Amino acid sequence: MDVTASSSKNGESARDRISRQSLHGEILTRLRTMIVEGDLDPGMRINEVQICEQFGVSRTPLREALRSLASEGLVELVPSRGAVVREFTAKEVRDTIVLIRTLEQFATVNACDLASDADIGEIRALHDAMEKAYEAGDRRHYYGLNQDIHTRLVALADNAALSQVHATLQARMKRFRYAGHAGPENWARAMAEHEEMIEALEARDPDRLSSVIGQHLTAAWERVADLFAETEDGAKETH
Amino acid sequence: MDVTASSSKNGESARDRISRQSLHGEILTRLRTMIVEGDLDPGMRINEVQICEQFGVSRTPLREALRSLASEGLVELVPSRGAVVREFTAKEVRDTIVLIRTLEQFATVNACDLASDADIGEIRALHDAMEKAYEAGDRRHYYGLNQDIHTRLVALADNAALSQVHATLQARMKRFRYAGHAGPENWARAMAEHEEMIEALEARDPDRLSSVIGQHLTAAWERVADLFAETEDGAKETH
DNA sequence: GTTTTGAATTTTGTATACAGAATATTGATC
DNA sequence: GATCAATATTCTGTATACAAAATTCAAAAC
Repeated sequence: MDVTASSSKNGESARDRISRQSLHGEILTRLRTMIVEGDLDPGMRINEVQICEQFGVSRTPLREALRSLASEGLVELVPSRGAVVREFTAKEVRDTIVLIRTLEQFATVNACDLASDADIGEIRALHDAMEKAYEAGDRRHYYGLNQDIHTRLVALADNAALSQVHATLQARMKRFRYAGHAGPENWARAMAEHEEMIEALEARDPDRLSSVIGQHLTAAWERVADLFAETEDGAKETH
Repeated sequence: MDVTASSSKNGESARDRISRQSLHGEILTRLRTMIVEGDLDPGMRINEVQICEQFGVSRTPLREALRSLASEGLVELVPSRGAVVREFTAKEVRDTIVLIRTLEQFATVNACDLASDADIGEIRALHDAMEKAYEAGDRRHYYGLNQDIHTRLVALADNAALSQVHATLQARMKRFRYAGHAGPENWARAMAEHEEMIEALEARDPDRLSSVIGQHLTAAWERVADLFAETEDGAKETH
């Protein structure tokens, strides 16, 4: 989501100047990452002063960031009780993934039409890098590239509102989908689906691409659904 | 979007207690309305102290509300220059309406499946009320009911993420779509399209409903596109 | 032993204060 | 008269202060 980083080697200060967000923006990015990557557990109350000390800032910009996160659907604001890391029910996760599926399928129509060969080449490069990460067993790197590919695919549709909504929903689901590639066979299947995706894109076949994405995200939900079932069992276990 | 108001006559204080949001929430609602209804012109800088005095609050909750509005895409935050009422290009409006169309068409599938007769009856009642408003020439009332109908239709799909995204996008477009019913013939056409929509819903025919919604929102864009063309001419005129 | 009540503590919600950046204004120079 | 520079003012960004609500903890009542 952050596209400010450039590849310039020197000019450190100049680049910093440009990318230097307001404190509020900086906190927003960091908190979002913490929630989305699972550093903060769902249902956990966010203690403002604690986070403030951790970040070395005052409560004002932190609270502003929390409001933004609430609008993004990553935290819930309970009156007089502050911010709570949002919990998602299985249904909410399913509904959100289905919505993401719809958005990506919508994107395919324009994407196949508008994408330049260079655009597709870049996505193919990401895909090949992802395959390498897969073979190396580097899940974190794999998953980062995986999200990038979906984001880039949607970006090809050249619809800013679509991209923004997609990014927000994808952030909400990041935690789950990461866990959704848990078992080796799940991971292998997801990889195979991606291979098909990239081929359909290279063929500029929107119907096929849409169909593959449909399968990919339906399967994604199934993988996550297993996870929810397991979690419930686990919860019972700990009683 | 605000569903807290009830129709109780007495018990004023109790109801107020319940619906009493935080200042931040109150300001957010009021500012959103002001932007969405066109009281604040796009491109206009929002002077914090001025709004604070107008609302009788301090800058802290106002700034929190502005952050939320930025996440909703209604204002833009320019570093060191504060909040600006967001301007939309013709392309952004078109892309957003097309996205809304996609979301509503997606909703129809589950809506026709899940909706109870009572649900559909309620929407029919809204539609009839809207027709009365149309015949009475009450554009504001008509338009409020119009939005309600679309919101309720999407709600029938029983997908919270979908409803939230749809509401956000609809809010962004409210100003334009209101203006989009300008001429009598535009208004009549929009009304006719809605009549077809409600019939397709009552027939629980998702394909027909989807098709009608597609036409309705494509036409909506065309009406708004005319508006953009006019505005451009008008801008030239005033030079 | 459990429940309840009430003070002590923590935490949130809002207002205010202050520093730095942006904008407006005034005066000087060409 | 126009343009530029320097100062004054305004406005934003952040920190801090204070009040009210919630939570905790302990003691008392059952």
